[in-house]
Amino acid sequence: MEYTPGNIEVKWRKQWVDSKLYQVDNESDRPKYYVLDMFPYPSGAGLHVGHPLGYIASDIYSRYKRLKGFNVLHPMGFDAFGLPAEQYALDTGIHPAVSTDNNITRYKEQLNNLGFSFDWSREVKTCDPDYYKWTQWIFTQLFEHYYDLAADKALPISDLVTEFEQNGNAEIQAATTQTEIFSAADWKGMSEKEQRDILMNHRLAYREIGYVNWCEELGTVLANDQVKDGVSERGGHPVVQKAMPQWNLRITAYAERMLDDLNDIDWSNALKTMQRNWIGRSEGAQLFFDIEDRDAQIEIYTTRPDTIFGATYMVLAPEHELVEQLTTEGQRKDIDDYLAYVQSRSEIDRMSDKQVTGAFTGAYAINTFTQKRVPIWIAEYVLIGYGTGAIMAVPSDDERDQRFATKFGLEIIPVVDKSDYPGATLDDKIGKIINSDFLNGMEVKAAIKAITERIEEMGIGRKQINYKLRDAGFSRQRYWGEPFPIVYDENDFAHAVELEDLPVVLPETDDFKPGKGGKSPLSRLEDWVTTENGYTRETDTMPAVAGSSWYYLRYMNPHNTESFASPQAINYWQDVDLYVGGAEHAVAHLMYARFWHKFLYDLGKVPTKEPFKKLINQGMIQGVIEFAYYHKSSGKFISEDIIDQYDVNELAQMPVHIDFVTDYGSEESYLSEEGIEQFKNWRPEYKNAEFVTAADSDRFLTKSEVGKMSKSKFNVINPDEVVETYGADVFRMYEMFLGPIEASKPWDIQGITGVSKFIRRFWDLFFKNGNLHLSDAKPTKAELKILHATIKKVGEDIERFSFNTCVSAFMEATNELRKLKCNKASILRPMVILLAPFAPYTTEELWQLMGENESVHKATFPAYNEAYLKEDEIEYPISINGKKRATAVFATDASKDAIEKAALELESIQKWLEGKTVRKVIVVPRRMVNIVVG
RNA sequence: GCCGAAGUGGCGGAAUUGGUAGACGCGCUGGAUUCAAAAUCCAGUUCUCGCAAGGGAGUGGGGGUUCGAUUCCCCCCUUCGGUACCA
Repeated sequence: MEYTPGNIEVKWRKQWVDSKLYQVDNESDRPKYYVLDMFPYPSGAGLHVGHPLGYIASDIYSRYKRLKGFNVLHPMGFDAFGLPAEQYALDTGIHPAVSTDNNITRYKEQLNNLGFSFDWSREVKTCDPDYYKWTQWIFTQLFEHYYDLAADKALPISDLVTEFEQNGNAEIQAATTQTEIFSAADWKGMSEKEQRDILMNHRLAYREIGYVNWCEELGTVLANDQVKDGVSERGGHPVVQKAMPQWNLRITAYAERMLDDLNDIDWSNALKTMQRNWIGRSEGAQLFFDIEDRDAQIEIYTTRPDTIFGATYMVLAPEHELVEQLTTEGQRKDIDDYLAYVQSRSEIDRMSDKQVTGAFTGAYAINTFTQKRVPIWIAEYVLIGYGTGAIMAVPSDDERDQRFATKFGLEIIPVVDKSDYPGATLDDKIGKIINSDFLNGMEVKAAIKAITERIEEMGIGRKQINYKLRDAGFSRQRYWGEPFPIVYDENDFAHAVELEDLPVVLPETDDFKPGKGGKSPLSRLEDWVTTENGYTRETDTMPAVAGSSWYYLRYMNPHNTESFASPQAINYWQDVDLYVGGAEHAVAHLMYARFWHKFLYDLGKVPTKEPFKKLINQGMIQGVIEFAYYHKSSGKFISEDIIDQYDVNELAQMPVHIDFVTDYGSEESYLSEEGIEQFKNWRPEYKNAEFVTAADSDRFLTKSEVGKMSKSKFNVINPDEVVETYGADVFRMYEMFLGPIEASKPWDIQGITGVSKFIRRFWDLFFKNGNLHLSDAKPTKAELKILHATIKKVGEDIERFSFNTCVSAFMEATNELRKLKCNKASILRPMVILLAPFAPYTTEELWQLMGENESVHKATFPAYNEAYLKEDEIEYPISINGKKRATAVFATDASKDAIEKAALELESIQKWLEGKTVRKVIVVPRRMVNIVVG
C-alpha cells in the first residue's frame, strides 16, 4: 500500500472529531496533567512555519502523557482583542469582530491540519462577552480590594472602611499612596469625596491622573513596554507624556511575592532573571535632609547610606514638587531655562544622548552628618518616578554623580577605600569606609547596617525597599477591547458594575476613529455611555493583557455561567503543569498572569500560588529578512503587526507603497531596476507592488539578516504548502528535528526529505508488494534490543523535552529494522505507539491496518525491559595517556584485572609501550581503559 | 554599560553523571537502476600528511584542575536575547 498522507489525514481528522477523541472530562481516576500553549493573536496573515513549533512540542507531550495514563487538559483559544484588528478596521471599514472571526476560522483550520489534539469544546476567545464578563468581574474584584501588608494579602475595601471608622488609618499597613495619618474622628468628618479619594488610593484597581505615554498618531496611550526608545513599538510613532485620568492596577503590591515565588517554579534561568530585573528590588534607606532657611525637608532614597559623609550635594528631579519653592530669585532664570530645556527634550533625545545637564536652585540642604551646607540642584538624570525623585549625590562613589560633579565643579570627598580590592569598580559594594567619623574602618556592608540604625535612632529616616516595577496603566482609548465595568455617578464617583449586570457588552459601532482629546471611540456612543439610572460609563477599554491574564483558568470550565470556573473544576485541574510559548511574553503577560493568579489566590478562588509550574520558551523559526519596508508617503516605517493584517494581494494593491531595500548579493542589487526585476521573479505575488530605487532610498537602511518570520518581512513560509507536499506528520517531525525546542533557528526546507524518507521507510516495514505483510514469528534478540532501546530513549527524551533526538532515535531504529527485514507484529506494534505522539495520522492508519479497533492515541506507552538491552560483550576504547590508540572487545562481566591484563597484551598497544614505563592503568568497567606511561 | 543564553564538520545538530567527539539528517562524492532525468537503493564523507599501513591536529581563543575535559575553574573574544541614568 502506498503512503498517501493527504488521504489518511482527511480520514482521521473527521474520525477524531466524530468520536470526540480529544475531549477531556473534569473527572477521572487518572492523574491530571495540564499542558497549555500561549494562545495566539489571530492575525490576518495566518500561521507561518514558526508558529507551530511550540504547539507541536506541547502536542507531542500531551499525547505522550495520555499514553502514560494521564487525564490531559490540552486546550486552545484566541487572544482576540487588540490594536491590529482595530487599525485594519480603520483602513478597510471591516469590523474588528468580523476580521477577527475570519482570522480565527483560518487559524483553526490550519491548526487542525497539523493534527493537534486540542479539546476544541473548551475553546475560549477573549472578545466573547461570555468570556470577558469574567475579565470584567475580576477587575471589579481588584477595584473592591486593597492590599494589606500586615496580612500580606488582598482584603476587601469594606474591611478598610470599618477600620477607618473605628481607628482611622494609624494601624493599617497597606499598599497605598496615602501618606497622611488620620483618626476615626477625622475620617467621619471628611466629605464623601475626601473619603472616596482615600479609598481610591488603596484599591488594587484605581483611577489616578498621571502622566501616560501618549501617541498622537495612534490616538492612544501605550504601556511602557509598548514604547521602545521613545517611539511606539507598533508603528514607530513618536510618544510624548500627557496627563490623563487612568485606571491602574496596583501590581507593585505583589512585587515581593512575585519575586519570592520565582524560586518555586520550574522556569528557565534567563526568564526568571528577566522577571527579577523587571521587578528590580533594591534595599536602602529613605531619609530627610533639612533645608537651610526653609521650613521644608528633602526626602531622598539611597542604597548606599554608608557613603552619606561623602554627600556633597543634592539633586531633585526637574518635576519634583519642591523645585518651585526652593528656587532663589538669583537662580530663577537658570532654573526656568533648564525646565524649558527638559520640556523640549523628547523621550528619544533623553534615550539617545545622555548628556550631563542640570541647574542650581540656589538653595542649600544641611548634611545631617557632616553639618555642611550642600547645594541643591535639579537634573534630568534623577527620575521623578523612582524612589522619592530626589537623591543625595556622592560623587566619590557613584559614576553619575561623579560625572555631574566634575562638570559643575562640585566637591568630591572620597569615603570608600578600595585599595584592598584591586580591580573593583565604583559600583561594587566593597571597601573600607574613610573620612566618615564613626563609620571609619568599617567594611561597606557593616557600615550600611550601622548608619541605617543610626538614621532610625535619630528619627530622620528608615530602612526602605524599593522596586523598579511600576503600577500598570490599564486604560486604552480604543474600541476593540473589554469595556471597563465601571460607571460614574453625578459626583464622578466610580462604582463597579454588579455581577448581575455583567458583562458590560462592547457596543456596536462602525466608527473606530479615536475620540476627541484622547478619548476612546466609545465616548461618541452617547446612548451607551449614559445608563438607565443616569450614570455615565467609563469609555476606555482594557489592554490586550487583560484577557490573557486568566484564560488558563477558563479552559478548566469554559461554559460556566455562574463563575469564571467552578471551584470543583479549578480544584481538579489546579494549575498549568506545562506552559509553552514564546519568550517575547517573558515580562508583560507572565507578570500580569502571575499577579492576577496571586490575587485570586488571596480571594480563595484558586488553590495554588503560581499559575504555571513549568514553562518552556520555544525558539523562533527564523526567516531570512531581505529588505526594509516603510510608508512612502509619510516616510515612516510600517509596523509589522499592522502589515500582518493584510492579505498579500491587498498589500500589493495598497496606495501605501511598500519599498524594498536589500543587500541580497550586494547593497544595490534589489535597488537597481535589475534587482527589482529579480525580486519580482523571486516573489511574483509582488509584481504589482511599487518599488523605490536607490535614488529614493537614502532615508532608510537595512541589511539582510536571519530574523523573525513575518509577513512584513516577506519571508513567511506557509505550513499549508509544506503539509500539502509532505504531509502533516512529516512537517511535525521535521520541525522537531531542526534542533532543541528552546533554540532559534532559520527555516531550511532542504532537510525535510530526510524525515520524509524516514516516514516512508517506517511505513514500508509493514508492507510487501503493496500488501500488508506482518509476521507473528518470535522476535530475535537483535530485534528486541532495537525495540527496547528505542522505548527507553524516546521515553526519556520526551520527558526532558528533547524531541529532536527522539526523531533521530526513530530513524536509527527504522534503519536497523529495515536491515533486519523485520516485519514482526510484536516489534512493530509497540513501535507504532511510540511514534504516535509525533506522527498521529500515520500511526493511526497503521494501527487500524494492524486490526486494532480503538485509536492508537488511547493505547498504553510500552515499557522497556532492561534485560533486552544487556550486552554480552562491550567494545572498550584503549587509550595511552588519554589518547585513544586501539579498541578491544571484552565480556561485560570481565574483571578489572582481566581487562587490564588483556589490554596491556594487545599488539596494537604493545608498540606504544616500547621503551616506556607503565605507571598506572585506569579501567572503568563498561566504559574505557586508559594506560598512563612515562 | 549591566544581566542572561550560546559558540562543535560545508550546513542543522548529537554526546543525559568528566570516559571512543561528530549520533541522526541535509549537502557533497562515487556506484547501482534508467534511453535520460527525477525518485529509489548501496558505499564514502572533521581537517590534514600519506599510494597504503599509519601519523598529526581538532569542540571560539588562552591558561588551569584531572589518568582523562565539548562537559569543571579562571581570563579573553564573538553572536543572540533582555535592559538601560532605578540612586
